[in-house]
Amino acid sequence: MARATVQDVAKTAGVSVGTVSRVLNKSPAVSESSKEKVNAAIRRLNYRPLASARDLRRDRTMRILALAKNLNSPVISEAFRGVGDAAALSGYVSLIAPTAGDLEREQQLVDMLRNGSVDGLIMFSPTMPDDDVQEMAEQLSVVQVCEIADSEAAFGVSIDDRQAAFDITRHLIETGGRRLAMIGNRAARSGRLREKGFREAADEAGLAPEQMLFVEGEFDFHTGRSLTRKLLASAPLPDAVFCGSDTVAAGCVREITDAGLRVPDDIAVAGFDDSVQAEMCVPELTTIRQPAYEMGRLAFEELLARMTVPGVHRRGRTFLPHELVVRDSTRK
Amino acid sequence: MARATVQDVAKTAGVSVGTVSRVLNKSPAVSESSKEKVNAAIRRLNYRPLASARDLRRDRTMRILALAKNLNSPVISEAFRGVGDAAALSGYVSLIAPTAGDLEREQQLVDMLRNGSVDGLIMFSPTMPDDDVQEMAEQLSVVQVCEIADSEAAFGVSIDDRQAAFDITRHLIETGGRRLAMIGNRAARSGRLREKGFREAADEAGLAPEQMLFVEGEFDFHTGRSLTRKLLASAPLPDAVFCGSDTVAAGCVREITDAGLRVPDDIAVAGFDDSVQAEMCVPELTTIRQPAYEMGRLAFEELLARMTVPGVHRRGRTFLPHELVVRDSTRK
DNA sequence: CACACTTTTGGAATCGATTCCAAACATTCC
DNA sequence: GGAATGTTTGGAATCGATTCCAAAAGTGTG
Repeated sequence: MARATVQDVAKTAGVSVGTVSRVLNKSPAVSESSKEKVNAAIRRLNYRPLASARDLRRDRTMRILALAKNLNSPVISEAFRGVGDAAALSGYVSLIAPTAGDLEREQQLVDMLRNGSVDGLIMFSPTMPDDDVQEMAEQLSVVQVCEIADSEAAFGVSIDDRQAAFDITRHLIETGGRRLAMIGNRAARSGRLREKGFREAADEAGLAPEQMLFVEGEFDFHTGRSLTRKLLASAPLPDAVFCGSDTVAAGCVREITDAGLRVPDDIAVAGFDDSVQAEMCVPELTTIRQPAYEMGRLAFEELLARMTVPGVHRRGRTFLPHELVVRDSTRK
Repeated sequence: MARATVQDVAKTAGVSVGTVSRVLNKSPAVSESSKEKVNAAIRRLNYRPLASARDLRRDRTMRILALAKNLNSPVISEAFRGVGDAAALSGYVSLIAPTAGDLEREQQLVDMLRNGSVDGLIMFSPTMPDDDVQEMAEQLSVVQVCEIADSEAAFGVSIDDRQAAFDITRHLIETGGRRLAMIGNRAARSGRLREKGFREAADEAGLAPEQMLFVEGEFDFHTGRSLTRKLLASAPLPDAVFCGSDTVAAGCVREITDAGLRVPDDIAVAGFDDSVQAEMCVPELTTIRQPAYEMGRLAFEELLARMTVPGVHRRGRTFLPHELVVRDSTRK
């Protein structure tokens, strides 16, 4: 049994295709009686308008796509929830796809915007170079969230990563940190900004730059452990470590503990993101909370403006406030 | 500047639309010279075929959609990676959307299959009733993964949850567990199966059913803690707890430790999934490893068969082998 | 009952890419 | 040279829903 079309419905209901379409689109110019006939026919044939035909004619899909390196990150999945809720309110369906940091796959997904498979794009963690993102965002309906290039022209929604790193580093110093270390990730935009904030805070406190340790790698648990092992091999030992994510911080705490040292008494540790890992860790982690859901919501609003008012290419970034969450991993 | 169409490309290249289309689809019946002219025109106009027009004519989209309650679960995100890799090999783009356990949202997403927005659907954790899933899967290109109804007719790819729970419970008994408890989740299909395996193993070992504790709730860290608090209020205390997920198990271990008891000496704890949390936990968790990536790959293969050979509605489930991973949380 | 007006309807044109058919063109071989 | 064959091309028809225009049906008024 092949798919039913408007034509079939029209024939069964004894009206014209125009009338069927008007019923489908809730046009007011339809009499009660034909509305009923059409609805009956639709039910009888189990009819569903074909998306591609409708999209072609309407020149929009009411779908948006979000891209992220991976979907595991609690900040991203929470932000995407915000995107989804906001999108639903405006009648949009939101989908997401992981790029796995693969440029080719990312391109293929971005092509879905270019070829009209979706109306808009939200980028959480682009793999392509900053300039490409920037250029794309200038001519297409694209909004960046979380990971945004450190440039004047860049735009999107995020917290102020530099300031957040500055704040938490200062907290480490205020609680007695003198020999600071950071586990970062220069491959990520936000990672570079966090390193910047970290160095600025240390600088402001008059700590000697050559005394500071910095190691980097991916933001996962095992990386956190192995990079911490490196830190523990240096002498004198650091007394406070700022990690670029809670997961890394959990690895860091674990490695320190396994080495027979105590957190925070011997070494204080701070994370980033306030994910559930921060609470699972023993001791619980001091970290930075991002208003992820709200970031997602705002990102969709921005995207909606770009999609519906063509040519609206509002410049500028929206910074949302972060929050320093102090827990036992830095409380001596 | 409006979007360029095949017509525009044809005009610019000085050929017919037929030829342009043939170049786009790499038909061999095109001369070198027109191929070059067309490609030059495409570049000059920055032309991209419109997806909706193509999809309409071809009657397929080369896109599939996966649905899950949430994207955070490590098993789901790993399985989806398998889906994505397999899909890419066959030229399909795979997208995913969270339903948040909301029936209406799930319906809306399932409609994307019904209205031809995508060619196939992969369901990780359906919210709709089993019968609806079953009916849908019988007439549409749908494959279930991970969470599959416990019925003869059900089909899809997963591990044998009942057997896995049986195995890990027997391990708890073999390592000295006599007063068993389980933290489960009857709302999930796999949760019900795991409870079944748990009870069967206890039964086989001759443990008195009225001695066994069972509490249930969502599979998250805080639920794990509060449900464990309930268990610790009972007397005599359980000496082994099987948790339906690693995250819950982490909460369980934490609560036990905070109460001044030791894991595994006083109470052994086992998890499920072998997610990164199992290794983050102290002590590290005994758990069940699922071949999630492979499950995703196979699920796509199955879906592909359903999509391309219409009417192929292969019954039956594919069970993949699980693995008991023993770590310190049960090693006395 | 004729007129002006509004409401409702039918149906052709449209969106943009693909595909089929017939025609044009090129090549080979006797 | 011309028949026979193969290669390449143009262009109309097609996919299915929407929308516009003109026509038909309905309503109210004097």
